[in-house]
Parts: sequence; structure tokens; C-alpha cells
Amino acid sequence: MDRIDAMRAFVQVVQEGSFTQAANRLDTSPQLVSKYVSQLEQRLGVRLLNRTTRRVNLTEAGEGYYQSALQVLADIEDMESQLGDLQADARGTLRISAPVSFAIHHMAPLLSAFQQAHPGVKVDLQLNDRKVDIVEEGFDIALRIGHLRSSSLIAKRIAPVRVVLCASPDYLQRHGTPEQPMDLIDHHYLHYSYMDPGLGGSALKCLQRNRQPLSMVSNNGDVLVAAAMSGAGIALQPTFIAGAAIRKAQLQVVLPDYEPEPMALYAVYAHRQLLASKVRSFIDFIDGYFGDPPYWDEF
Amino acid sequence: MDRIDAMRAFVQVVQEGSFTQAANRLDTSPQLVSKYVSQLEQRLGVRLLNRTTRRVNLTEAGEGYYQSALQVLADIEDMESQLGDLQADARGTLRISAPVSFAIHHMAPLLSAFQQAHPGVKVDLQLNDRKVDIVEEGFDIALRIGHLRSSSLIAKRIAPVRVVLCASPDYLQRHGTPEQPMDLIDHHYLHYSYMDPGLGGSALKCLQRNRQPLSMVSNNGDVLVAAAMSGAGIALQPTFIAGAAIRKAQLQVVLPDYEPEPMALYAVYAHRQLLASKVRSFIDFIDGYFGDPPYWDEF
DNA sequence: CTCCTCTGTTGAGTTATTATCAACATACCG
DNA sequence: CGGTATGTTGATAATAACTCAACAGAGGAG
Repeated sequence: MDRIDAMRAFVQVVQEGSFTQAANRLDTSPQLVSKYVSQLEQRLGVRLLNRTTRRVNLTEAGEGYYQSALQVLADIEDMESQLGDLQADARGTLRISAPVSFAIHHMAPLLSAFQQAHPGVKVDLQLNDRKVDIVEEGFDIALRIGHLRSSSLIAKRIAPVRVVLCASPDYLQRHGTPEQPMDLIDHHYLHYSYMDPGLGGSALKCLQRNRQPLSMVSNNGDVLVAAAMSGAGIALQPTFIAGAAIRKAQLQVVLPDYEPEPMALYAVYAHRQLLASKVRSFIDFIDGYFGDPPYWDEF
Repeated sequence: MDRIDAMRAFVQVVQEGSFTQAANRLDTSPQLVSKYVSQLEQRLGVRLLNRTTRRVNLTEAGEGYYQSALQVLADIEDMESQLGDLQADARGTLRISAPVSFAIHHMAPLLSAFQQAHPGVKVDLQLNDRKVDIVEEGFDIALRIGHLRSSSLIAKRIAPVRVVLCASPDYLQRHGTPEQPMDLIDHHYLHYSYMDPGLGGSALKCLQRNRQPLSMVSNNGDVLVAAAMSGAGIALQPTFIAGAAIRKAQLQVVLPDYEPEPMALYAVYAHRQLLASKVRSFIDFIDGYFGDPPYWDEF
């Protein structure tokens, strides 16, 4: 017996003044209503209703219980409908973690459009290049770049992330344009701290054996791309950072034939079922938003 | 699944931060707690908890639900403990219906003693010689005199009610003391309106064939007994009214060998099970209170 | 890094509970 | 004084509950 249903049955009987009518209202049988009330009384150890075959009267205990039960049922109703609304309308705050550079370049228009489509959702965007613990830190979604290792989390592939070697035209003019991976060994390498060491490609291997003492390290791709644009060396960076400069010929792709396997941008979230609709909406929204290939790859 | 138990399980998990500990607290198995929460989520259509094997975190929906659920559970707790107290301490208002004359003569000390024993119980004593509808009019107990016809009500026999013919000594001196029932025909009969016509006894039969035009009728026994004491005639009245006067020799029993079958005083109430303890207490209290034979019969 | 333990979850099988049907008892109504 | 409507009660079939065992992940220790 569900005690809430039993309470509801009792309240309905009081309001209708009859077991049978209460049963009709609740779409069940009078027998059930009778049993529900009986069991409720049994459980509480008090008689709630004095029943004649013709009329139903509240006992003193029943009177008190009725008042409280009304309140409790209304509270439960509120509670559940609140959740329902939250579910239906996509409301609440959506906490997103995203890679710093990617977010800076490409999240603003997306978020703006998303919020226009779902005015009830507030977005809390945290920029972070380390791997956040999505449940521990209370994120609904984390955007991540890389090859995802399996885990209990769900990862939805949002867009490919091409990584290219690039340098400014004047740098290449001064130091020569590499024709073979081996040629990179003597170049200035602008090194990204978090670069996945497992990332394949013979070009990268050569870069890692780089002999130049003047190479630069940063944990921020924008800095490295900016450095490359001002002729500091060759950077291995995703196209979502370097793409614009390449299109404007401020940077030039080096060794395009040796481009590493593309990685991808993933939206990572905790569960596949019973997803809050704010999360579901965002996933649906970002999926395909950047195009395929993404607009930043058009150069 | 009982939704209240499910809510309790969920709340406990939130408070303990662990399914296993919550299960211990609730004296059940972790599997059950897990299922309860799952089914709650299923039912609500929202994920309430993000669970790692090591830690449990509330979702936004879960946060809201937790707050509301706490409130609801507290309300239910209150509600039930209120009933429990009512049950344990015998509190509330006890509505009693009683026969007018009986109550006037014998209820005052009883009620006073009862209230001393159960200070939480207020008594609402309604005097009424008609047969009240106990459930319709909201009485907890009705005291009634007579032979009870069967019904859905419970009737507990409290005391025998002897009915005697009596008259004042001076009346008998003036009109003669009847020796046989037939002698009553020519006497002044003080007639009680509600006297059960089915009441046996040859004496009564003779009274009903009474030929005296001066006989008197009332629906109140006290009036009739008072009339008899002042020599107005012979009254057929219960000993709980006439007993005191008989003991003081202000009245004299007539035809004691033809006394009708004794009736009884019954306490009538609606149910045998799940009786409010104020009712139970009163029944226990009044049972045997008047003695056997009752004190008013000692003359 | 690897093993080990702890935790939450899942699936199968047994046990209890539930819902439904029919029958019954009782109060009101003409 | 039947007839109808109402609440209740038992018996049976269906359903859900609970328990046991096994599994999968996540931390922590060595």
C-alpha cells in the first residue's frame, strides 16, 4: 500500500462523503478505497471515519488527520509539479565547464543563441583546461578535447578538432619552410603544456626532439598562436584557435600532409537516462551547431 | 513501493552521503535503498542524485526535492505523532449522550472522577431521552436504557436497571395497598411517556388498562417520582430515580413480587476495534463504577 | 602501477502484497 | 416490507517486494 495513495483516498472520501464516489473520482474500485482507509486506520491505530452504509462521518482523530493530510498532499503536489515544470520548460542553472581558448573563441554566440531559445536557463560557464570532476564539482556538462577514455560518464562527440602546425609567413621566410618532419628539429617550437603526449603523428615526434633552446612553453594556446603570428616559431595548435589567422594568411600551415589524427570536442555529462531537460536541451543545441566540418576549419 | 518510505530513503541518503549508511540507519539493505531512489527518480522523471561509487551529489532537481521532502516528512511525522499522543494519553473531547434523569442523579460524581483520572479529556454531556443517532450526531458514546436491539453498534452492559412500582405511604394509606396486579386498575397511575411498551410483567399490563382519569403523564421520571412522593399515585420508575426516596421511606414499593424483568443501562458506541482511547478509557471507567448491584438499589 | 576493498547496481528466484471478483450485510426509500 | 445502493469481507490470480549473489567502478595502499 502506498501511504500517499491511501491518504489521497481518505481525503477524497471525506470530500465526497462516500466511498463509492471517491472511488469514481480516483478511478479505482470502492473495495480498494475501503481497504486503503482500513489499512491507514490500522497503521495509525485510530479510527478515522465512522461509516454507516449511507453516510460517512469523521471522528475527532479523522478531523485532525484530514486537515494535516490535505496540507501534506498539497505540498507533495507542489513539489512534484515544480519538478515537472523544471523538466518540461528546461529551467534552472546549467553549469558548464569548457576549455579556456575554445570557449573564448566559440562559445559566446552559441550561449547567446541557446539562452534565447531557452530563456529559463541560466548558464554558469567555468573555463578550465584541467579535467574537472564533473559530479564532484557539480557540473552538468563539461566540454573536453581529446580522445576520451572510457568511464561511467557519457561523452557525446560535438565536433572534430584538427590540430595543425603553423607559423607566420615571415618566420618561414627567415627560417625556411620545413618539407619533411625531420626538418622541424631545428625550428623554434611553441609548446603547449597540456598537449596530449600520446597524440600520434611523426611531425610531433620530431618536435619533441626539438633542439632549439629558444622554444616557448605555455598552457594557453592563444598566447602561442599570437607568438607564432609575431614570428616566434612554429606552433601545434587546434584550428579553432589558429583558423582565423590562417584564413587571413597571418599564419601558414606547415607540413599539411603530416597533420596528426584529428581529435574531437566532446560534451561530457553524467547520465544518459533521466537527464534534466536543461542538459538535454543544451546537448541537442550544441550538437551540429559548429557545422561539419566546423566553420573554423574553412581556410 | 511506498512513496513515503522512498522519500525517507532519499532524504537519508542525502543526509548520510551514502546509500550503505542510509540503509543501516533505516535498517534495510543498500539494494533496497538504491531501488527506492531509482524508482523515485523514475516516477518523477528526474535524476535526483549523481552517484559515484564513492560519493553522492545532489542534482539541482534533487536539491529542491530534498528541501521539500524534508518538510513533507516532518509534517507527516507531526501528524502521526499527534494521533499517537491522542491515542496514548486519552485526549480530546468526549461527546456523551445520556438519559436525562439518570444523568442528573448519577453522572456527576462519575464524570468528576473520570476527569480527574484523565485530565486531557473534555466531556460534552448531552442529556436526551430520545434515541440519538450516534454517528450522525457525532457522539462517541450514548448511554441508553432498555433491551438493545441488534445493530452495527456495540452495546456494553453497564448496570442493571430495576423498575419498581412505588407510591407514598400516605397515598397507600388513603387508597389501599394493592395486593394483586388487578388491584392496580383502580389506582392513579403516573405514566412515563417513553416506557417501553414491550416491557413484560403482569403488573404493567394492568396499569395500562388503568381506568382512572386522574392519572398523570410525563416524559420525565423525576417529575413522576416527585408526584408519587407527594401522594399523587403509583409510579413505575427505575430504582436509580426512586431508590433514594424508598430508602428514606418516602416511597414504598408496591407489589415487589411482580417486579418486571430488569432492564439494563448500556454504553453504546460505534466500533469495537480502533477505538479512540478516550472512548476506551471511559468505557473501562464506567464499567463496574456503580457496583453490582448498583448502590441505588440498596434499600 | 597494480591489487584490494568498498560502494552502488543489477538480475534471478522466492515470498508477500495487491487488485479484482463475487458474495454478503446493512441502511435508507418508497 | 422488499428493493436498491453502499460499505465490507474472503478467495484467487497477478503483481510487486525483498533477498541473495554477482558485477562494475572508484579510491587507496603498498
